[in-house]
Amino acid sequence: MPASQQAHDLRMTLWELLTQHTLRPGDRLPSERQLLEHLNTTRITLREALSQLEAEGRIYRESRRGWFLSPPRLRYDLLAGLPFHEMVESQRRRAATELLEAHETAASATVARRLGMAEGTPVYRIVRARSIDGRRVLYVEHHLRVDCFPDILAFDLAACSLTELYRREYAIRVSRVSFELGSTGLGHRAASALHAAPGSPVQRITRINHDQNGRMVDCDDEYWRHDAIELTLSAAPQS
Amino acid sequence: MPASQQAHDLRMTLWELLTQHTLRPGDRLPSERQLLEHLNTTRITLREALSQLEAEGRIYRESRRGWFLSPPRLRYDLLAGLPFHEMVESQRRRAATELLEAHETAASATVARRLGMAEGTPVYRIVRARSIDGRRVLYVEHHLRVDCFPDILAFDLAACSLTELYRREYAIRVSRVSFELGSTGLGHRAASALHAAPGSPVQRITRINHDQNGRMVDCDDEYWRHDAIELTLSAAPQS
DNA sequence: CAAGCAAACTGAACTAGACCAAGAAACCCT
DNA sequence: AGGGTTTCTTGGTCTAGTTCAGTTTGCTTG
Repeated sequence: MPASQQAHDLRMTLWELLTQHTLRPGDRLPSERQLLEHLNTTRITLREALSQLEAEGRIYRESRRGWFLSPPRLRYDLLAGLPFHEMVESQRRRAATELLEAHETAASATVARRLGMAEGTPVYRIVRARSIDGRRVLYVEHHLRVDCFPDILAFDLAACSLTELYRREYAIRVSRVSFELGSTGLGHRAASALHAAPGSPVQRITRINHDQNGRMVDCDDEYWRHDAIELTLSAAPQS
Repeated sequence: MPASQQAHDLRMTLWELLTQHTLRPGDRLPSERQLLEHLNTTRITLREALSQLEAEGRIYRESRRGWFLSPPRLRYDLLAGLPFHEMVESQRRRAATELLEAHETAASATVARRLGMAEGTPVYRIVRARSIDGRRVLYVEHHLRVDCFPDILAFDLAACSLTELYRREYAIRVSRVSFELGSTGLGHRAASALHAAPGSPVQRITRINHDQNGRMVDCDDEYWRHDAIELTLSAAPQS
């Protein structure tokens, strides 16, 4: 039997072991050492197989806490413009937001380029971690133009959607969005916020919001646990 | 020094070693055993570090052939509606397409659902592998409605864009597209077409094309090497 | 000179352990 | 009952090798 066949077998055996084990989405898997007792292999090989299941999005891990069965992916319609909490709850899941940072700072070169301003111009920086059904799945860094949203830091930024605030308190509607999407590895700041191992695969979504006058008003960098979402989108192509 | 620090150090040391080594994008790295001579660690640890650089998209591997420095990502505008070859060449890269399969078959449940037909209805199945600058980066499976595109298999499907064929030969314009995006692991069919290890991280793009009458005419599943692309998109949100 | 074959190299996969530090749980004392 | 401390479990990382199979390369032969 070729070696790669064995790896494939191990993955299948492991998967059967897990699914027949009457595990439900979000449940913790037995410990690596316990799994070994049923699998006749070594820890490193087992971890390799677990990592592959992780890459496929069937299981995930929380750093030093264990492996878990992945819940179904959240469907995220990029153009629906739905706030996070509404999007999550419309799919019968429970949403939560935690505020990690909120202060004024100087725009980095990247942020400045995106917002069409000079490097070092003051911006509001808001960093949040968001959960679905108690699991941290999203780490977001927002950067807002200070001149568009004066004193926005005074509001309750954990409870309320930013776009909602824009509309209600500042009469700014997001009328155009630009996205950049890609998959990379987690930086260790985002990793620790998501209880994930640094370098684990992540879906990055960078977003720039334009208001009704075409002005770029804010941008954000979203890092999603890659097994937690499926992006959807429907539109007319330009050509 | 904590263990994770060492892992991080190794990654940095390795990265410095590579960049100062005057490697250019697409170049092959020294063999794992050669790298070990400079790094004072073991093979497994080294491979762990290489895998992390791979997850970040800085290097990639071709199965049993070695590790390579990643070229810059191709920017893929989802709504531009540009054929692959034009998109690639407009970014001064060289495009190539290889036809892997082209035949009539029965629609699977998934394909049937997407195209709004009954399972088992005949469809054309076209499978292609596409390269940028000689590197296989994309594996695509197309499924076309037979009634929309009779005898399309007679055309040269490697040389020509499908949407171009639709328009020129069948007077069908793609006037609406629906996407589903996510990141998963490579299945071993796609993996071997891309010379990649099965289970390596991949950006999946599923696309359903609608014609000018709103009819779903074809769908495709694209599997991109995750370090090869950055998706972009600009549109007005619906709310 | 070209084609075919064999050897060397290289990544893929695996074995069989070990130590450490972060979490979780149990425990104890106040 | 509550808060803090200790203990135990668990994942994270590492050592030091081996075996196997696909690629590449170079040599030989017709």
